[in-house]
Amino acid sequence: MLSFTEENYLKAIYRLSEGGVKAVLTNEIAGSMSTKAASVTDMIKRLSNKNLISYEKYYGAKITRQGKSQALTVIRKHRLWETFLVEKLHFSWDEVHDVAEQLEHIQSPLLIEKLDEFLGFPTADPHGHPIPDKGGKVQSPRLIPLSESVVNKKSIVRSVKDGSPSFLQYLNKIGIYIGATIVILDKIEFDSSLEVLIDNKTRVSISRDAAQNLLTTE
Amino acid sequence: MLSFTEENYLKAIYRLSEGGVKAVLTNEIAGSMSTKAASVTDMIKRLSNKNLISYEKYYGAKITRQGKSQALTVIRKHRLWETFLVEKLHFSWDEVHDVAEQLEHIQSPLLIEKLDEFLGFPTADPHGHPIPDKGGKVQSPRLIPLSESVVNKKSIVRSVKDGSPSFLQYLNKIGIYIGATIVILDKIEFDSSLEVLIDNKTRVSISRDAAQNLLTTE
DNA sequence: AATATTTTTTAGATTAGTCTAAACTTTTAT
DNA sequence: ATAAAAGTTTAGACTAATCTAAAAAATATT
Repeated sequence: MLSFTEENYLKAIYRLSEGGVKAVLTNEIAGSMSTKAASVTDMIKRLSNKNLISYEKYYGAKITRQGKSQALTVIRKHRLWETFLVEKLHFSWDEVHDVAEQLEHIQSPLLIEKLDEFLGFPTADPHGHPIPDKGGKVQSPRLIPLSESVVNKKSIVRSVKDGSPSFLQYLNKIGIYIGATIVILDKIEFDSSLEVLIDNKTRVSISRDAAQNLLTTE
Repeated sequence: MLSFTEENYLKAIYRLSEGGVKAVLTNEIAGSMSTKAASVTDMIKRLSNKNLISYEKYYGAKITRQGKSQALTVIRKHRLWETFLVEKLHFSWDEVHDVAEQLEHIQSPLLIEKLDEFLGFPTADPHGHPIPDKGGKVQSPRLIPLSESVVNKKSIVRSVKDGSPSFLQYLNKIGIYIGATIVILDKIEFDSSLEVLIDNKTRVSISRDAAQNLLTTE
């Protein structure tokens, strides 16, 4: 069984390695977790001893099959809890993260099964991120950044790339949410900003940065 | 802010002191928490430095006003979570404790307010124990052990004194639950066991120990 | 290619929480 | 009232997780 901290490191490594594909450097982990490189070195040795990552000095950490499975379990729990917080307790989109960050470490397989059932076996969390199933399988439709869509094509917002509170609050304010329908009315060449229509009602302008952060399907 | 462990000690001390009334000895705490006396001494020094208990060598620990308030917050959280697990996730009565033991340490006042609301502001958990309100006030009706009731009087089960899983499983098996109506048909003098009728339907025999453990109102 | 810079690791210290074993109080029993 | 027993505290050691400062390795620069 993993400690709170071990789970957090594993999750960070999984994220940074883009699903376990590439190796992750010590400083990347330290940066993403607000710790120091020395602490990271200690921890990756521990995780390596438990066969959750493979580690070669000065090279970085690569997650193993076992490590990946553990990381996905934590991510599954995080996303189920976020769904619960938003759908049942009516948290707003940008309030859930810190609480889910704690809840994800509760150890009880039964609890997660029952929660999953209570929520109706959701496949995506309120940010649109897919929820891995019990076996760790992630179902992921092809997501297209809004910035890569074309004028007059209908897109449905499925997810955000960077879910920082400030971005989520901004989306809230202009009326964009997961599931919203967006049509690009015009592309402004000057600054790559977009004029869009939300849900066939509201017309707003969106910066290039924001458009790259909004992931959509057709 | 208290650590996980500090919260657990505080809760144990609150329990053992019967709500903060009497002082609690080192070994009592050690016994109830499955740790060693030396560890307890260390911890009560820490809690004493934080003014959560007052401590005199060889005398024991007495909880302070502040300590009581913190302990009640943890108990409130524990009982709200137990209620959630049973009523919403359909955990059985005897499965909830270990999970609630973890959930009670989640730090988020907003979460607890929203959970409280989601559950409809319950005043007692599934074991019948009262849930302290936000301000730490505990509302407690006078509870009478079934063993002290008389023949032919109707009693309603409100709570159990000792909620050990084996006792709860036993109650489940014979059909007793919080809210059940019980009428004593006969008191057997020989062993102080009781012949009772549950919900005007089932007739069972209950030992003296069990009857002392069942707390009721009229 | 040699040097400077950046990154990573090691060494050593710190804090929370735990333990065992020994020392010290308090209580109980003779 | 004194010795034995029980309970409590101290001393010292251990693990997990963290840090700073220094050493070592890898990368970049001239």
